[in-house]
Amino acid sequence: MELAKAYSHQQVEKRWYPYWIEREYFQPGPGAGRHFSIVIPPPNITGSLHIGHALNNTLQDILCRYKRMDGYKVLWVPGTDHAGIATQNVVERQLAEEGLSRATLGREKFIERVWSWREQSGNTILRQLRALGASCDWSRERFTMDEGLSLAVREAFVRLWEEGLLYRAERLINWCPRCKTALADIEVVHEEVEGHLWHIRYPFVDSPSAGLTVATTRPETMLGDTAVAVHPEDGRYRHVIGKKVRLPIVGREIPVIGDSFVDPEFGTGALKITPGHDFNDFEIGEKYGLQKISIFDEEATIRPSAFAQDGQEPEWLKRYRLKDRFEARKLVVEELTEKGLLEKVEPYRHALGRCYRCQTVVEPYLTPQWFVRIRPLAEPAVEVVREGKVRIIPEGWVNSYFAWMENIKDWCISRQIWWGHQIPAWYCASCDSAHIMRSGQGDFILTKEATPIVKRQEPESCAKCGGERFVRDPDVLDTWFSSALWPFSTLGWPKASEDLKTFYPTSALVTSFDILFFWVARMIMMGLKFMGDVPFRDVYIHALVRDQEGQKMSKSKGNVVDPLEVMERYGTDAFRFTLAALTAVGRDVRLAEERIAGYQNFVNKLWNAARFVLLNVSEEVRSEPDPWASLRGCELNSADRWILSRLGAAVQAAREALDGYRYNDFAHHLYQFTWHEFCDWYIEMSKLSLSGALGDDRRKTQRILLVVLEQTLLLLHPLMPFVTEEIWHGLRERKPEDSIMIQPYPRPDPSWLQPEAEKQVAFLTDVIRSVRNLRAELNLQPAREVPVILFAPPPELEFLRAHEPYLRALARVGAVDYLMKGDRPRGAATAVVGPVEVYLPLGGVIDPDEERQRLTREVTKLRDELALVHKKLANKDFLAKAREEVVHKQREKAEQIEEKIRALSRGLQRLEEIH
RNA sequence: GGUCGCAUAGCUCAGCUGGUUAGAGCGCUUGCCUCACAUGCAAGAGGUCGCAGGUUCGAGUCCUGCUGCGACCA
Repeated sequence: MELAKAYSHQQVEKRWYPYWIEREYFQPGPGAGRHFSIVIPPPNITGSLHIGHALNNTLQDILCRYKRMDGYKVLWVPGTDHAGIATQNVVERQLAEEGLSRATLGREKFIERVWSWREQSGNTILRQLRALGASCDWSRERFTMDEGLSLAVREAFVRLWEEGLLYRAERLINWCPRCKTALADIEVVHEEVEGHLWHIRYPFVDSPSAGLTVATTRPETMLGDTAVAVHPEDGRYRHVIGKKVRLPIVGREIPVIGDSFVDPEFGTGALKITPGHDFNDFEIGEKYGLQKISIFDEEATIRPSAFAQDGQEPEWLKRYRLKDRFEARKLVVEELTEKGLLEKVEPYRHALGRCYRCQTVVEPYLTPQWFVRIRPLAEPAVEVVREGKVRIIPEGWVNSYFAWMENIKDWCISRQIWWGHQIPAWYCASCDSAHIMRSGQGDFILTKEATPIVKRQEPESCAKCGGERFVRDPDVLDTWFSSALWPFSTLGWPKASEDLKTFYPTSALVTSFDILFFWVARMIMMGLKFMGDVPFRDVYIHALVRDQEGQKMSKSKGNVVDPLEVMERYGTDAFRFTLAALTAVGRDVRLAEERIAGYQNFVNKLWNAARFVLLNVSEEVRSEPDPWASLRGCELNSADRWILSRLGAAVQAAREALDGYRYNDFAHHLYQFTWHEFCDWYIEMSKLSLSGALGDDRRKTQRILLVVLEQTLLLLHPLMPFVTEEIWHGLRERKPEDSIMIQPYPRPDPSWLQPEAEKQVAFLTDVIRSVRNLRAELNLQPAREVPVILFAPPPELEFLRAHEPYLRALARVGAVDYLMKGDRPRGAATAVVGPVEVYLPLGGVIDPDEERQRLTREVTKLRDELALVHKKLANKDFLAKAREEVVHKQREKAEQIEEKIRALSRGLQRLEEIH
C-alpha cells in the first residue's frame, strides 16, 4: 500500500464508520462471557452536539473500545430524552411564528406537531455522535417517549403510588410564569443580584399614628400578607405581639405574632408574612393557621379574584388589576410613597431563583401537584454509596452526594405542560365532579380535593359510585422521572428481558457533575427501588469543558467551540486525543486550539512511522502469518530488547491508566512511547540494522518494527479509532471481515521486560546525547563528522565499542579512540556520562575560554548539589531514622557526583595547560 | 452565609500512598529541508512548587492559618 506523505483525515474517517456498522461490531452479539455495559447520558432532543457531549462520549467510547478489545461483550446503549419543557418551548416558538398557539391547536394536535418536529430534528445529535466515532449499539437506540419506556414510566408510577410513595397535594412550589408549570427545587437556579430592601410601615389598628416597620425585598407581595412576625424576645417588639396592624393599600387587619424563627438582626427585626408567596412564610403560615393568599395567577400577574369580596372588587385594586409582578412592585412602592408609609430604601444583595430552562424569575406558587415521598428512597441510595456498591470517581463528589441526599425534600414531579408522559391518574366525572373544572385551554383543572384513581389504564368504572366517565389528569411527568429509569427501562424493564438479565447493573456511568443530583442520584434511587440493585458500579464524573481562559462556553459569550468544525479541521482522532489528554481527574478541561493542532501532529507522526515501517519491511515478512512466532529464535540486540521492554511498560501503563479512569495518563504514556521511544530512538537505531551496518538479521529487525507498530496501534485504537484502523489495514494482508477494533487489547508479557537492556540503552543514548550536546555547543555543522576520545572502565568501553555504529550514525562521530587511562587530550571539549569521559579533540574550533567557563559552571553546580547530599549524610538523625535504601542511595549519589567533578576537573586542567 | 476544590516553567497542566537532578505539551532561543515525517530533526534557556507557620531525619506531596480564584448548596 502506498501511503501519502502527510496524513489526511478527511478521506480516512469517512471510510471506517460504515465499515464497522455493516459488520455489526458495535453489537455485543449472543453468548456468554464477561460483559461490560454503559448507558449513554441521553442528550436532549432539542440539542446539537456541543463540546461537552464530545468529551462525554469520547470518554465512554474509549472505555467501550478498550473493553471490547479486551474480550468483554460490550453494550453501549444510545438514545435521547424528550426534554419536556425545552422541547415544548421550541415547538411553541415555531407555532408563534405561524401565528398559532398550543391553545388554538389543542392538546392532541399539539403533541402530533411535537412528534413531527422530533422526527425531523430530534436525532441531529445522535447523527453527530457518529462523526465522533462513537461505538454505540444503534440497534438498541431508545427514546424516553417511545413505547417501551412509556410503559416503564407508567409501571413505575403505579408501583410507587401503590406503595404510598406518591401523593398529590397542594403545596407551595416553584412556578415558572413563562413556562406556566411547576419546577422541582433543583430546577431553580439561584443567583445573587443587587436588589433593594424596602422598609414599610404597617400602622397599628388601635393607634394608626404608630406602626411596625417591616423590611422586604419584595414589596409587591405585601398584598398577600396575613401576619407580621417578630422575635418573641426582641425587646423592641415584645409588647406588640398579639396586637393588630392594618395592611397598607389593602386595609386588611393582620396579627403580629412572635416566633423565634425571626432573625432580629435582619432588616428591622419585623418580618411581613406572605404564606402564599414565600417558602419560609408558608411554614409559619402552617404553624399559626394563617390564611394563604395567592395574589398572582399562573402568569404572575395580579389576580383580581384573590381580593374580591362578595363578587365586588375593591377600589384600590384598579391600579393593580392584571399588572405583572415587576409592574406591581413599582406601583406598590409608588402608592406607599404617596401615603408616606415607605420609610427607607437601601441597596441589598440577595439570591434570586430563575427557571433553568428559560431564566424567568421563579414565583413560589400555591397549587396542587404530585410529589414523590423521597426519604424512603434516598436512604438506601446513600447506603450503597457508603458501602462502595456504587463507586463515585473522583471521590470528592461523594460528600456533595451525601449532603444533597441528606437534605433532600419531596420531589415535585408534575408539570403543567403537554409534551411528556401524561400522569396515569383519572378522576371520576360523576362523584368527583365538584372538583373538576374546565380550563381556558380546553383542559381540565382539578382542585386539591380531587381524588385520583391511579391505574395502568383508564378505569372502567368508579369503585365508589360505579360511574363510567373519567377525566384524566392533564399533567405530565418531569422528564427526569423517565430519565431516572433509563439504566433499566432501556434494557427492557418492566419485562424480564435477556438484556436486562445480562447487562444490569451496568458497569459504568460517565457523566458530568452538573447532573449528579438531577440524574445520577435519582437513577440510584429508582434502580434500587425497582431492580433491587444498583444501576451501575462506577460513576465517573468528568469536568466541564471551558475555553482557554477558563470561562464556561456559552453562546452569549461567543466562545463556543463547535466540535464538528474542529473535527473537520484537525481530524476526529486528534480531537479525541486532545480531549482525553486534557481530562485529568477532578480538573476542568481548558480547550485551546493549539493543543488540538499539537495532537494532529502526533497523528501525522504515527502515520509517518507507519510509512517508514511499510517502506522498510519486505513483502515476505509482511505476509508472515504470525510475526511474533517468526521472531522466536531470532537473536535480538540490545536495541531490540530495549524497545520490547519499553513496549511492555507502555502496555502496563496504558491498562493501569484506563482501569483507573486516568485518561490523561493513558494519552501521555502512549504519546511518549510512540514518539519519544519508538520513533526517536528505535526507528533511528533500526536504520543501521536495515542498512546492513550491523551485520545482523534484517528480517528480525523488520519483524520487530512490524510488531511494535502493530501493538502501538492496538494500544492507541480506543483513543484514535480511525487512523489506527487505516494503518492497521495497510500494514499486512487482512481479511474482509477484519478490524482492529475486535483484535485483543495488548497484554503485558513479562518476558518483554528487560531491565538490563533498558539500562544499556539508557547509557548509550546518554553518551550519544552528550556528544550531540557538545556538537551544538561548538556550533558544528550537522554533516561534519567529529573524532571522539572515550575514557572509561573496561566493561563500559567494551559495550561502547560494540555499539560504535550507533555512536557514528546518531551522533555523527568519525574516528573513536577507546582508552582506559592515560593523559586526557589537551584543549578538547569535555562531557561526563556516568563513568565515561567524552572528549572532542577539536583544538581548532574550541575557544578555550568559553569551554573553561562552561565546565566551571557545571562543576560549580555539581559542588552545590554535592554539598546538599553531604549535609544529609552528616545528619545523624537521617542516618538513624531514614530507610536503609534511602541512605544508600544518597551515598551512591555522592560518589557519582564526586566522580563527575573529578572527571570534569581533569578536562578543565588540560584546558589550562594550553596556555 | 454553608460546603468543597484549586494555586507548580511565559501559557495549559502532570506529579498516586512524603525520600527524582520537580516533569510534559505549547510557546521561546540556536542550528539543520539528514534517504518516515519541516505537521519534522537536534540542542538549549526557563521554576525560592501562592504566603506564613507546624509535623518529620526529610514536604511540591501531610496539618493549621492567611491571601487569591473557582464551583456547588442555601
